[in-house]
Amino acid sequence: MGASAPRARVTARVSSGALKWPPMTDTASALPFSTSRRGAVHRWSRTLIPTMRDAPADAELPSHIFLTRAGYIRKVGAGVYDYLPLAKRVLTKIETIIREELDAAGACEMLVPHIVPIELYAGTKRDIDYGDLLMRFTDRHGREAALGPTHEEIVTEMLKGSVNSYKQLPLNVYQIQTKFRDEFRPRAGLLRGREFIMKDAYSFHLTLEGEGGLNDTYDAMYTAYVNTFRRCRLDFSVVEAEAGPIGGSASHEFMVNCETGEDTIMVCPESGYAANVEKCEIGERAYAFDEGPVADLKTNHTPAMPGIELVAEHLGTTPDGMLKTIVMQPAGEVNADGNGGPRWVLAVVRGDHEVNEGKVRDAVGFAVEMADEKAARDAGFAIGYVSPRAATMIEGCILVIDPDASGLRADWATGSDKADHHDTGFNWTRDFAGELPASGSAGPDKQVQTGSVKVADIRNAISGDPSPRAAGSSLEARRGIEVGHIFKLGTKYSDAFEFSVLDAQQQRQPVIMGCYGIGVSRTMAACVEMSHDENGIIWPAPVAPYHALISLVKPEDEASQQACEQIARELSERGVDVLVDDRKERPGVKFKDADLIGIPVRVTIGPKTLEKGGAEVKHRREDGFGELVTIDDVAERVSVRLRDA
RNA sequence: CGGGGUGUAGCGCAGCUUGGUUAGCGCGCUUGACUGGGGGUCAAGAGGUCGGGAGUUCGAAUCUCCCCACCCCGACCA
Repeated sequence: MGASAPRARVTARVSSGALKWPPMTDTASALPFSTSRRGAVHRWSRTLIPTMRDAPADAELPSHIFLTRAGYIRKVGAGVYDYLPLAKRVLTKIETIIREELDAAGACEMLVPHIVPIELYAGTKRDIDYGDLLMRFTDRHGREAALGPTHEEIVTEMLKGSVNSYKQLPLNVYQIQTKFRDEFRPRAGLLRGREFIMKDAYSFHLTLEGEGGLNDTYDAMYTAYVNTFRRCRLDFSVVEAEAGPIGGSASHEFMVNCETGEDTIMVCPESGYAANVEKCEIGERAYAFDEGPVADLKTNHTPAMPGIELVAEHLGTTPDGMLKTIVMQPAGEVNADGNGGPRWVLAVVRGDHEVNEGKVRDAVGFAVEMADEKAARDAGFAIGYVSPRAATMIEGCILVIDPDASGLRADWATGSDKADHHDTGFNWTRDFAGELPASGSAGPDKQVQTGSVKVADIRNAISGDPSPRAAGSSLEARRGIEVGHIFKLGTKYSDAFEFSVLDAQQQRQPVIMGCYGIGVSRTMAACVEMSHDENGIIWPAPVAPYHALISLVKPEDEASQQACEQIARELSERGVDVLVDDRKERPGVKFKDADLIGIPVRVTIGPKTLEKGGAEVKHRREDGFGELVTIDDVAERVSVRLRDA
């Protein structure tokens, strides 16, 4: 603002009543910086908190319902929300915690554009990997671009232009900004939006190990994340995870332990091992192929039955009595068609289990993907009705069997390798023409092979599976909300962008990268999921929009105003953020709203409390009136209550 | 992307089957009065392109067609 600009009025005149606002201390300092943080003091009547008695019909989860009802967020479109003043304050607090922890871990903040020219994806093919999830647009000149879902490309490109010596490494940069993903199905309010606030960090290294290596920074970031989520008072688990479409080698997810979460994680209560379902290993399981037949092989007509449930019912069995045979093929460039390599991979699991592509890849030693349906049909597979026998009838097949789908059961129901038919009474020993391995057991690091038949762990873990880390212990499934994810990326992006530096021996070395994300808006929602009751939100103090709420039962009462002003000033000086409910509403309305918006400590001032000698102080979790405290002692009392909030 | 569903006031809904006064109800909002510690009472008000377009009809929120938006389940997914 220029010197000639009219001076803004600091104190707006209050329409009635004589509250001076904001309460000024005599140190209205001229310093351009603050020596100690003074808490904000805001009036409810002068901010925007549109509370609602009813939640919108589409809100189902507590975080969605309460954030909407309490006036934090408002829906603009599918998966797109306004952040109103209360929400913005929470987001800022979460961001501040993140900044403090990341800065302490040696990262530095920057900002890159939301708009990513599509050519930047040329090297990494992420425009294809991300597919429709990428929010694309074309500008007036016909140039294609995307709104960034993350910014590996643009950051790598930026660093490439400014870093060319090993002496400039390691480097760890981060930003906090809005990200975009065109979700097929946004849902659950802030938990899965198409536009969301995310902190993303990228680190660059010459080496993996040693000082300044990726592992060092990865560990520092791991610690920073633990600190961050602890400071948000979240109950969370750190789980091992697959790197996913972002590519790379190792990663951990930070999952808030919450039943309403969308993600399933597997934990071993004995060893503490935790992993997401896709990544989770399963302990050793027995398999066998020596059970003799107990029933005749019979072919049944099963037309027009989508889903294994229906087929099982029709055959008089259940999904766990069926074999599911999935036809896969070598993925991408690994496709060995034409040079004698395997052309198909048949993965066999029990009907109630799910094939895990990553595990199949590990079992056969090359990447696989679902077979192209047309090509598979042309090769002779009766897609939808395939049995393990197809492996012996069609050229170039590798058969991989999950232990639970082995001959532990003497008669299986399975496809008949012809359309609209399923067999019952299938017995591995009698009905499979190929050679089968001897009985034994297979675990995560162990697979058994005979010719082109393997037995290996190739399915997603489920609750009750043996733990891979503690013999005799079982895995348990829990739900979680993913709020953080850290990856060791390796050289995927630096290779693609030819980002390399000269090392001390004047050798050109590709830069090794890590990347680290935190869902900021999702973290806010996770806090609400974790901490609420039937009346509304209960914020943990470190992320609460205000620490204390002063409810004026009778706002026009002068004595109440004076007490409020004193308390607000003293709290502010202590660094406590204060919201004063100065609305001319009935007490019942104010208390209901107070519970809804969830400020941790409430101070109630009214003629009656003053008559009794002070104000009432209570924590959001407590019912009723709270403790009576003299006005002079309120600030201290509130501070104490906040300390353990 | 498959299946199902919904669009009527800021929010929650009724009306549509069987077309026909001025499109209703609750909450919220405005004004006034009485009230005054857990969404109070009474009175008077404001607020609507009935998602959009086309059609049928003397007449459409209502029937037909097309489009759009949104939601749920599934599949997918940091």
